[in-house]
Amino acid sequence: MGESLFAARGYAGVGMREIAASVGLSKSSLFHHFPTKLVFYGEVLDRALERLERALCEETEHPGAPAEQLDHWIASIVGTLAESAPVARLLLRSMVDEDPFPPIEFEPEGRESMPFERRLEAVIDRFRRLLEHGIEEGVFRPVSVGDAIQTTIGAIVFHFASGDLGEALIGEPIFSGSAVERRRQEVSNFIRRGLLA
Amino acid sequence: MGESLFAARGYAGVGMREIAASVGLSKSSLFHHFPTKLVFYGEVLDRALERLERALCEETEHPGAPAEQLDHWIASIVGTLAESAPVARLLLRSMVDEDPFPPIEFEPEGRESMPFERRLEAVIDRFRRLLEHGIEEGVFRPVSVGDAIQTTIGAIVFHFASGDLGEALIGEPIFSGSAVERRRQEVSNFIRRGLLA
DNA sequence: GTCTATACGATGATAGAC
DNA sequence: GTCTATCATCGTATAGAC
Repeated sequence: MGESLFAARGYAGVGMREIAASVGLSKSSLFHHFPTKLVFYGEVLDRALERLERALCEETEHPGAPAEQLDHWIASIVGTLAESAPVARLLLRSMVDEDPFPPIEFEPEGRESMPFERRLEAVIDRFRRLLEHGIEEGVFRPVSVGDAIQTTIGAIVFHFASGDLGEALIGEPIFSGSAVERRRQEVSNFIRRGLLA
Repeated sequence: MGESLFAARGYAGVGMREIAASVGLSKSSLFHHFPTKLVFYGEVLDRALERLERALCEETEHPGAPAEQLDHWIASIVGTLAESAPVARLLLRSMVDEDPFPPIEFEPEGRESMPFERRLEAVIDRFRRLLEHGIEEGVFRPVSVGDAIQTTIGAIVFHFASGDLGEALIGEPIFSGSAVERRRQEVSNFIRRGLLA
């Protein structure tokens, strides 16, 4: 709900009217469920990130060598981003935009609503530990971990957020089965080569 | 003019009033110089991309082995993006946003106003030729060229557009001298390893 | 929960004085 | 070229009927 709209035009680019209309509701009805546009946006972001987090948990629970875990991790993210087109754009926006996150609320009830930024940090932290572990074991090069994470995020997320430009570049729809599978392989190769000692 | 504002909040997130005020003008005066907000935005994008294009031309004119050209290319882009903070965000937005480009105008006078998208295509096409040339020579792996370009763009541009998140990840300001130089090296290593046969 | 009606500031854009 | 109105429209948000 609202995902594809926010993904396409950003937070400020979509009005509550349009979002409501897109699901066959009245604007006022939307405000009955969400007190504020910012809160609503935060919930949309959170739901998208939650899917990614869940996929990551399933895939990375069973431990293994860092290089294999890395591959599982990449496959899991690529798979999740490929599942629904708006997610990558939404995620990229949330990382590039200046601020528009709802402030930490007072947890009106015992909601499990982890704020969006904390959720993102958690995902990234798990990846950081994977890299550090691999470097300690000597299987990964002693790269700058922060930079490696940035490179990985950029390489994976940007592609699925690049819309027409990306489609023009690779010569077929980004979300077609063949393009997704090739992307998984290419990214996996690239990052493994970049990291392995 | 308007670069940092658009970079921070996107096309729809900034009003002409605010832009005008930020340069000590009245909104109406802005509309005297630019017929439409979309045209103005296009001009802002174009100027940013023009700087990147110019830097790229200087750096890549003198030919050499593909691997060295690649390094020059990366250094040139990293240097340009590091020069002014808004550029990377602006560029990333232009690639992620849905549409907001001014339509091809009738070239009211003999202006050199290459439309933004064409300029971007030109830059990317030069990179594509570099990769294809390297693959033909056997110095690069036979990667999917489109995917390699996507990976490179994502790795380079996203980092300098990631603001607070990136700063938290690498533990120092993104645009500090040391962070920029390290980034250049890390990206260079990563991509060279990913591409070299 | 959903709606209509309304409030009111901000938006992009225009007209016209200087 | 710059300004001060002014315009219609859209923005978020609220009140209250059903």
